[in-house]
Amino acid sequence: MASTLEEIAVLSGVSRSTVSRVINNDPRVSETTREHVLDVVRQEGYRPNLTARGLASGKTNVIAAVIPVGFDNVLSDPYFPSLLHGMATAADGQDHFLMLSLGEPGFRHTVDEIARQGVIAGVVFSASQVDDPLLGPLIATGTPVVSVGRPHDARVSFVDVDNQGSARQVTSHLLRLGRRRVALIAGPSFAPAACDRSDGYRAAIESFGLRLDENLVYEGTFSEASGRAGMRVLLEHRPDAVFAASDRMAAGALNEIRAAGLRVPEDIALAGFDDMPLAAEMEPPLTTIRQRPHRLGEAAVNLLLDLMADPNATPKQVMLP
Amino acid sequence: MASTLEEIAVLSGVSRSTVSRVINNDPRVSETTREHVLDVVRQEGYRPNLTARGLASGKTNVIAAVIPVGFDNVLSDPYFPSLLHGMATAADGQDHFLMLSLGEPGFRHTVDEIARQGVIAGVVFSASQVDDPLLGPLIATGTPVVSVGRPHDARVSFVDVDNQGSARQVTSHLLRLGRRRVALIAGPSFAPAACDRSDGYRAAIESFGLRLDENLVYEGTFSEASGRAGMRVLLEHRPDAVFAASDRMAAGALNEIRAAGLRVPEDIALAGFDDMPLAAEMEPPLTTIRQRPHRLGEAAVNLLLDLMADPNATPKQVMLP
DNA sequence: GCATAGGGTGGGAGCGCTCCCAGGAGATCG
DNA sequence: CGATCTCCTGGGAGCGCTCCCACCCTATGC
Repeated sequence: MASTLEEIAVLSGVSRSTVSRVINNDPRVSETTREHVLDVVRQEGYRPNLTARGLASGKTNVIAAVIPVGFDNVLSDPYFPSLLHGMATAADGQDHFLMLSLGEPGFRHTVDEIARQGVIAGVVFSASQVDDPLLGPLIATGTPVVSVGRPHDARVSFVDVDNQGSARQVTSHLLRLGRRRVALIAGPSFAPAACDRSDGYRAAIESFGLRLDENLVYEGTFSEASGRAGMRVLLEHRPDAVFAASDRMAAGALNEIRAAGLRVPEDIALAGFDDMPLAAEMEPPLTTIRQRPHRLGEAAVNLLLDLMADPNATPKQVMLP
Repeated sequence: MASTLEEIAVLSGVSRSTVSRVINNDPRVSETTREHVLDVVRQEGYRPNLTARGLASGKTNVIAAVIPVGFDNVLSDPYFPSLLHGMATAADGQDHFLMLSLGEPGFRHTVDEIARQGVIAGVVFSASQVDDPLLGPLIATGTPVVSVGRPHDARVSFVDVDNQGSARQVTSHLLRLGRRRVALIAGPSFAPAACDRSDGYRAAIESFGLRLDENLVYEGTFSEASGRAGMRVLLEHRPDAVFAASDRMAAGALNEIRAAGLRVPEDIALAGFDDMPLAAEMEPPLTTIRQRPHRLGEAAVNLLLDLMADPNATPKQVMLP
């Protein structure tokens, strides 16, 4: 049970350097030597010490996933587990490890601090809703960062779903059904995703040659309560369809529509965004846009690894739902 | 912006060793020197390189959380996010980092392999339902392990909720309501948690001086489908109450009871276990036992850290819901 | 006065690896 | 046949830290 490079070297009658080359797939080793060393490695069940490797090479194969405040407040929403799963899958597939860092106030070790301690090689920043105060210090350290969801800071790479395109698609769907007074319960205007969805809505309305009625637009906060409140306001302007920029708001809107004695979809058609499980459970099932957080997670990690390999431009990826 | 011990040493006019003592709280440093060095450290924003520290000391401050197969299949169940949150909180509070490792087949890096690469100092193993094939190799490496939920292997420490006590409590509750034919939809007998819950049920029945009727016991699989199937069988024996060992099975049982034209709780009282969100959403709200995965996570990490500090006995903790 | 004891400090060695440079053995060339 | 090139291999140095041992200086004992 040899456990160091040196021991493997002795056992296979070559030098430390040669063993190092073998386990790092350096082409400058003869086939015979390589085979032989690999045999010994396998037989001894040798695993290189990652800590030593990290010290010597100045790199680590650990990437951090920063999960925002209120991680477990997002009850009944499989978004984060799924996102994490995707990230873990991609990381594992490329010989990297995933470290969890909660972006919560009150935590002793913020992610930039961790980055400066040389343990992590890159960071996936998830759901940076507002300008997250963690983001600034982090990029100041020079650590490669990828954000899940478009951040305000244009310097950071990100992966995202095609919010605008999808919103346009849903809205068009409602318009194609013959609805002409399609209302919007938008997300908060400080959230890039919310803006994109609103833009998509507007684009759809205009491409149908309709005039945008600002009375039919309400800015909510993504919450169910704001969905109800928004719907209450919108009902006064007699919409025949509503696109809510989140399923949660759609659920609130549904309750309010019912409370007003109206039927869905007969009187008012309703569409949401996110494809949360509650969408399917609703009566009737909600028309909604599916997000694939698993894919997002994978994409984010892959993008990060690209970035780490070549710290140059800041590309962006858009994924279609 | 000094970034090595050596640099701090030069800047503060002392030796490398002294700086090391200061940042490690070694008492063998004079107060004056300590203050001075700390000033320089703060001013330079110095952070010790954790990789180097790990190599030199042979320890790391990284612990791994192994999350089982089907991580995101557990949709709409906040158990894992909450568990992870608890673990992350406890780890952060004690200057440790949490690494995520998915216990899925097909993953390239199994946790024992990672352990052997010297990156992690301990492992929290979550929901080892059956004898998880990962567990064996892992303890063979000598890595400290704590399981969340009682494992089969008696060698490993664990934290768990008081399954037996809670089950007894729920069953007693039903009995106190005057029910006398209380049925049990048990979990699979290979799962320790399921056995404990069954034991609690039996204990309650007997403490009320009743005879256990094996016809009123059905072994399910924790799934909703098995809840339905179990209820179908049990209905033939006319129970007036049912304790399902999981909320999921309770949900299945409820559907079946309704399908049989019976009312809950008038005809048959129903109780579950887990306090999943669906319990509150059910009509009527389910009587259930609350688990606190956040607490479990914290307790698991704390236990693990104790174990790492002193690798001796195998204590077990039981938490009350 | 000299031995003994400590608190406080410095420097060497080494953790297990990577990286770089040097060098030996053949192959190829003029 | 020596010069050059290429392919492969070996060993030194060093990553930034911890640990151990040696050392100095002052305080205390008789």
